[in-house]
Amino acid sequence: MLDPKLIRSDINTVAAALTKRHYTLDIEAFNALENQRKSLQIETEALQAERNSRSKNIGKAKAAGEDIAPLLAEVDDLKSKLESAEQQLNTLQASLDELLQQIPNIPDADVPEGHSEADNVEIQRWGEPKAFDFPVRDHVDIGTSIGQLDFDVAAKLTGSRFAVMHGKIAQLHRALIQFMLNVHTTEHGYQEVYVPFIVNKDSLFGTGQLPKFEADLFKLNTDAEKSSEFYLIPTAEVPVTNIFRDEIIDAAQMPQRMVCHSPCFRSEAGSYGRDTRGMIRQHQFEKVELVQFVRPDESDGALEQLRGHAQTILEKLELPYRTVILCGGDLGFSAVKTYDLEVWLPSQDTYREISSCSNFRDFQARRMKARWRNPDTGKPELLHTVNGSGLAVGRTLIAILENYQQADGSIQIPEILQAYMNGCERIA
RNA sequence: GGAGGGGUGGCAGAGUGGUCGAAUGCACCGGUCUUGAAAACCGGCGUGUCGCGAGGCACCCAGGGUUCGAAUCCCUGCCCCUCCGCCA
Repeated sequence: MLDPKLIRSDINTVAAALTKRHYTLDIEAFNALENQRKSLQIETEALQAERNSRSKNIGKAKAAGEDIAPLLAEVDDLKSKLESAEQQLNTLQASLDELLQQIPNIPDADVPEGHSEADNVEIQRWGEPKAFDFPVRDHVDIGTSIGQLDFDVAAKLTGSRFAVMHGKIAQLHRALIQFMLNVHTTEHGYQEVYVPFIVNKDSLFGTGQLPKFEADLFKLNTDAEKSSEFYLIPTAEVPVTNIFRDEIIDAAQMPQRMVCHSPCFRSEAGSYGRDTRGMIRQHQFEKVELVQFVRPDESDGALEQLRGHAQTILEKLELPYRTVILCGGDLGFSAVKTYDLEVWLPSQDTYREISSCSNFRDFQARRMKARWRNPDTGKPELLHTVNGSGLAVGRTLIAILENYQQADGSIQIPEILQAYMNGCERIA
């Protein structure tokens, strides 16, 4: 959520900044609601003050043994006036909040102009795609031909967009998770954390998935009598970031860096027909997520640092990749700036997203009321959140299968992973 | 699943209809004293919101209700604790 004060005081600048993501802020609607809010709030609070002081007087009179009947008569019509004012204010506040919650974050100055993925700007490239002297196969062919990847059985068990892995490929998948967690905890200063994979609405609101993106989530059929509604997490970002919802962190505890491995569940409602083959786009996948809670003046630097941490994984695995900065039109709702890391996939002859690293500044923190105590002011202030995948495990697996495929149909294991595979050098 | 007991400021813990945004203790911050520290003493010390300001308003788990007035009474939900049962 953006700062309501900023919108009130400088709505034109905010609206102009949002045009970079092709979002049109309804200035008229906002101002109309805001003006009503202001006068109604002043009126309501005046009535409340009146009620409070009269009630106090009644209390005093009663204590003094006086007759309070005349005082009660005086206060009679105040009550109904106040009730209607409060009700109007509540309704108005609710629509104002709704409007406010729908406004996306303001893109950073670094974010390039553009409408779609095609307008993202490449800023870096690492590694040289291997030249193959045999026909390149995709991960589906590679994995199924050795009987260790199975989409048909997965479809039987559940449905489309799921996978079953067997033997060495399943082990490789697990090895990747261990490897990533180890690197981030021992070399990059992250604290490992384990969290629930089912969250409530408040958590999803905090990170910005709700109310706008409910269609992308799996909602659990919970007891209709209960008011609680549960969802499967679309990313560990949700539970991990919400650890500090409604909390005030001591300055000495900053920055907080957490790494979390979790499954992710996405209904991918808007993507039918895209990447239907293989495990590029699944309803369930594993991810190692990096989350940082930092001082406001440190979030820009933290994003660069975190992106480096994710890149390190690709480099250690010797997978060629490039880094792009998302253009305004491709930027996610809550982010001010996002880098995507894209790994080389030989079968597609292109780079595909394997990590997304974003700075949210105080946008999520405001929704979550996640604060830190600024020692300079002594006051609680919103902190900044930064996160990114480090990395998406399923897609990393695909990248290894494809980039390390051999002419004989086997797959070489990247050197650094061999220790995590009991010394195994090759999958066949 | 059954039976009880609870959710109050950073923590502990009073408060059961009025002058309570909330006693007290601890912690914390500032000061006095001290060569320095500790102790003692003095002062300060929740959050949000509206307002140029004085100040107002809201918040005692959450949402409703009763009342002139609710931390306090009623209803619903959530969460925690204890005991029994079941269980990886």
